[in-house]
Amino acid sequence: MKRPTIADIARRAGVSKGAVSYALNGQPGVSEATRQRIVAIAQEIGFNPNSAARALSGASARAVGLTLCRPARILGIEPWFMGLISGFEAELSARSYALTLQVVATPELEVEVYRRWWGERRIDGVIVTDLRENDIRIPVLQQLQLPAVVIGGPGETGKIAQIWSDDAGAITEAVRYLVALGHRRIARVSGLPGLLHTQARTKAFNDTCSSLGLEAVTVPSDYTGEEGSRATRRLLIDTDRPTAIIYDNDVMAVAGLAVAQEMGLAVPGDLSIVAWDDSPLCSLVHPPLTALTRDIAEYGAHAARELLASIDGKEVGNVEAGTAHLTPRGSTAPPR
Amino acid sequence: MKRPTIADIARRAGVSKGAVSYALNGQPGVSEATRQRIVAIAQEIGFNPNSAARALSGASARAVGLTLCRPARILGIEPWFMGLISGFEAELSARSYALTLQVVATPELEVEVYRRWWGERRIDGVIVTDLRENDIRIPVLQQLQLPAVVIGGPGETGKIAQIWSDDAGAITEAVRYLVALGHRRIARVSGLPGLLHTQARTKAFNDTCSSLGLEAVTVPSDYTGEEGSRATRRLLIDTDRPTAIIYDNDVMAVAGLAVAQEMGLAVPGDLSIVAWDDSPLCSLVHPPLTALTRDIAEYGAHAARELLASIDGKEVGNVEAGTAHLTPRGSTAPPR
DNA sequence: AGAATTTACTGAACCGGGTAAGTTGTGGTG
DNA sequence: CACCACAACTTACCCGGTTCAGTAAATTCT
Repeated sequence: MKRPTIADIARRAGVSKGAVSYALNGQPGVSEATRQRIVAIAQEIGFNPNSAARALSGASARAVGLTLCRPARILGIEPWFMGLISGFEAELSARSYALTLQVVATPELEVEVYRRWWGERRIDGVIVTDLRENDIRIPVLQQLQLPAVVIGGPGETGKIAQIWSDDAGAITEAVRYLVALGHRRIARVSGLPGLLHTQARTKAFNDTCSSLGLEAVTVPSDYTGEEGSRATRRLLIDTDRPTAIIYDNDVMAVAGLAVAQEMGLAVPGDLSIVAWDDSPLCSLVHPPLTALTRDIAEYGAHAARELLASIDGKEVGNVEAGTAHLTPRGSTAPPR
Repeated sequence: MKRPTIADIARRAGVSKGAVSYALNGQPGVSEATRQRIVAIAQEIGFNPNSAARALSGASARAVGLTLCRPARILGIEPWFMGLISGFEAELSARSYALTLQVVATPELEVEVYRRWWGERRIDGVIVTDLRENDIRIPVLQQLQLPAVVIGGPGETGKIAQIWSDDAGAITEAVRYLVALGHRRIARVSGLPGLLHTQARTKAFNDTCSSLGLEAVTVPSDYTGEEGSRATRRLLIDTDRPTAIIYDNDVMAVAGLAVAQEMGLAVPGDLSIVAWDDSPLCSLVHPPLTALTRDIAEYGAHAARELLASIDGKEVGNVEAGTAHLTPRGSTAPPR
């Protein structure tokens, strides 16, 4: 079961290896007739260039890397990452780049993986998610000169490309909407406080609330359902409990809905709920959740495009993707 | 920013390339003193062997492939695949194998990807999910002699390793449990009917019901929330509606719960719900769902181990992983 | 002590593509 | 007709590891 090489094609076509290489890569140096003959033979015997050999002589491994740094139990139900991966894939497979994945436990291990992948020339670039304050990954990427695109800013990344969405605008829209409905006590259950986009959201939430003369209560959480439930309970046992809660992801919002139901509170009558990121999960539950919708797959595709441009040596700066917009559903209404 | 090679190490250590290779790979042929000197230098300059060069001369690409063939919108919220991926990773990264991922639209494209990956020597083996009747992927894998492990049987795969769980036993347990609670009209919303494990479950469900003198109603669905809702509505508008429904995955079960609530039926009072696969999703909703629990990550790790054994040339047969067991929660009770 | 074996290396071929440099052969031009 | 330009190749080396055959020195055996 020997897999065919260009030498096999060359022998059958009666030309040299070099000619075959030129022919298959669309390089000048062979006549059109010869090129077609060679291409036909390659087709016929099912030739695929050995990616290792290619990577060894050329430069590109035609693969990009993605590390997922969240506990395994949350990875499973967070629609976010899979949506992102689908988006990457759409762009990468169109340019026949492979996606190499690794699940890691800590940012330190993530850095190790980047070093190894780059050292092994396994990948041409990486997609970095969950940008943090003073993120330890950024200096390493700069030192290695490893092409990268960072999702989850904006933050300080030097020359490394970034892509982010205008979370501030979205959260302002959500707060204004709730206020228009008549809510005055609006709380928020946030994602991991160490992440930069969480901080951006918190700042925007605080600013919007104070400009409207409202108190801004944010309970930090970690995107998991358990923590989302806990945070919701803490908010709802308060005598002066909020009439609306904005959650930083859909999983926590669903968990919050269950807590409200368990406590005998009607949604949306006693409590309005807004989820950030509108996965099918939001429409699955009853009542369906009002959500801040954005096209996650398109976000991922955008990031992949930027990364490929950066790998091609093009200058890429900071790009803002589309803003999330409010999709009102059954979980929001004027407070009783 | 040139990445170091064994030639760099050889020069600094004053030995030949070959000696460095022996030293770093633990091969005999160098003295212990020299080996330690070489390893120290490699450490110091941060050497990583170029995986392309290694793959070119050796044989192994030290990577395995996984294709995901489900529509993007369902991939996002199905905890199943991410759980599986976490499991693979645990095993693969321990043996420093990379995981290469591709999202595809159809089994035909899946086959194309296998051919290309194998032709390019990008991977050493693949993990095949969602085994179907007369699966077109099996003959291709056999023809290519591409090491593989198949998840989702049992089915006819010749010499290709398989791993499956005893779905029949689990579904029997669920039906018996519901009958013991007093249910007599039990329905089931299944996954894609083309998949072999769906058929195995359907058969077991039918057998168990008929042995207990019950009518077995299975509505085929496709694992998505939308279809799960539709199937549930179809079942619940019946005058002789079931008092319990078993769903083939958690996403459809959650959707079914929402439909029941929307129709004013109390869960579990008017309708009991059992989900297959116990992701955190099941505990998130209210009431929390009774589920057929199995350790998906362990299932994935098991599959990865089998695949690596098969890549190492060991004979692997059909392996049965642990049976799912019933985890009773708030969504099941005696019918009113 | 001399032969046989073992140890610790070196040198070179090899994997399968990419590509710069060299070699034909053809046609056009002055 | 000599000369040049250019197309259409071939040749040969490169990438960075692995591995096998060969060699000199050290050790063991008789």
